[in-house]
Amino acid sequence: MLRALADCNNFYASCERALNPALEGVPIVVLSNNDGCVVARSAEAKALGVPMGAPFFQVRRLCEAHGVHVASSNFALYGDFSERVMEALASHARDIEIYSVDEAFMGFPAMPDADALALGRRIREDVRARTGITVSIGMAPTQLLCKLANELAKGDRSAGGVRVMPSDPAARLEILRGVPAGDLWGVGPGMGARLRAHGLVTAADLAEAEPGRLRSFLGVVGERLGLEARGVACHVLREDQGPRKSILSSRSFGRAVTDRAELGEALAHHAAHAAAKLREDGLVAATLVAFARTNKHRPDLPQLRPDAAVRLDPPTDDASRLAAAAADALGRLWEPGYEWKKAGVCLHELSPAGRSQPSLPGLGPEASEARRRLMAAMDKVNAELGRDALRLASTGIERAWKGRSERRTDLSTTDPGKLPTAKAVDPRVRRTRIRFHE
DNA sequence: TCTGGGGTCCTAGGACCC
DNA sequence: TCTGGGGTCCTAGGACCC
Repeated sequence: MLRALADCNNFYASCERALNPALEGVPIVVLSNNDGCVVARSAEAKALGVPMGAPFFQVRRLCEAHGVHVASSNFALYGDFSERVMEALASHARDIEIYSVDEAFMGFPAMPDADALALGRRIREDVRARTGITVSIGMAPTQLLCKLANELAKGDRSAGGVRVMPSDPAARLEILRGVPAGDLWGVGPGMGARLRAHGLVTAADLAEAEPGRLRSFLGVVGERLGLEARGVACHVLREDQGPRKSILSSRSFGRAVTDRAELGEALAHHAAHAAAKLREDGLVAATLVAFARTNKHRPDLPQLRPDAAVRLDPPTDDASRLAAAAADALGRLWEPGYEWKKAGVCLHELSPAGRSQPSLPGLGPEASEARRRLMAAMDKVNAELGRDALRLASTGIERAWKGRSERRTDLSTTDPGKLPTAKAVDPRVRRTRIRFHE
């Protein structure tokens, strides 16, 4: 089987530009939540030396000096473009696994290298024609090698955006000799250090190592890494991602929070937000974990990272119950005298919401049904008027703890009327949950 | 002054069982 | 003095991804 990885170039920046053609040729930077860090850069911004992940305040002057267009991230917009790209890719592939908002693995029957290259180029041109987004494509027998081929395609202008790993193992090994093992997909700082300690420096060293030896000091993760590097596929292309296993809602505060009531409002907000995600996916949660964090960038201040878990019996998707659980957790994690910088709620032990849910504690069947209808009404109002248009009072009125997002594109997709809608007709695309990260 | 958010998978260790 | 062994399940935490 031949595999391919299609990866959108500078995805968030490309979306901003696709929506606003005046940005053609202009360097673009997209910021994370709270306008905190650089999470995407156009080619022009990269050329100016704006580093990925840099705190914005460190590169603000550089951006101002060169007329860089700076945008707050707009995930509704990127999700919309993502669906169009995935739809275009799916029309070419027998199997597709949407890996992230801007990447998908595809599966094809085995074919000669030259045919693979031609196929990759056709797909790339088609995606560009249909969406205005440019993708790079790497093709190989395993996903690890696809990832590598994709990076090589991005780094080589003469490749035309598509790179095929030779099907001849000896030729592949030659390429792997020029790649540091630490650069491979799945090798982070920890694993990289252990590989070096065992004398495995290049990707070729990894591919040639005995799988049993890799297993002895890197576990099954390392063993699979070595096999994938030598062309043995360990990763199955998974079309359907299955139900998710946890839901997290968290955010840094716009400023330090020292007030118990304010921290409580934030936790209630995250509980309600996570509850909305549960209902969107038709799930209920059996455990809620609330947490708070002090500012890790301020070692001069006292540090604390408390969390507290609450059992939900029966499991629920009700915003009020989850907010009450978060309030319960707050009572156990609260410590006075700290400056809180971030808080959130994580839901675990998710299961499908049954058609006949049990009555809520302390409520009869009729009252429980009324609560369910209330949640449905809340979801409907917020779908039409924007998130948080209707919300729990416990999430606060002033909400002074909220962060900022001042550079949002004018064509905000929080107003659904302003954005054209993508019509995903391929059921494989519609079934897939888009994970937002680039 | 200002430093992201949301996931998955694996491992180690303890509790418990027979 | 000697005082099993093997299995499962659960949880916390680490590593890694984008």
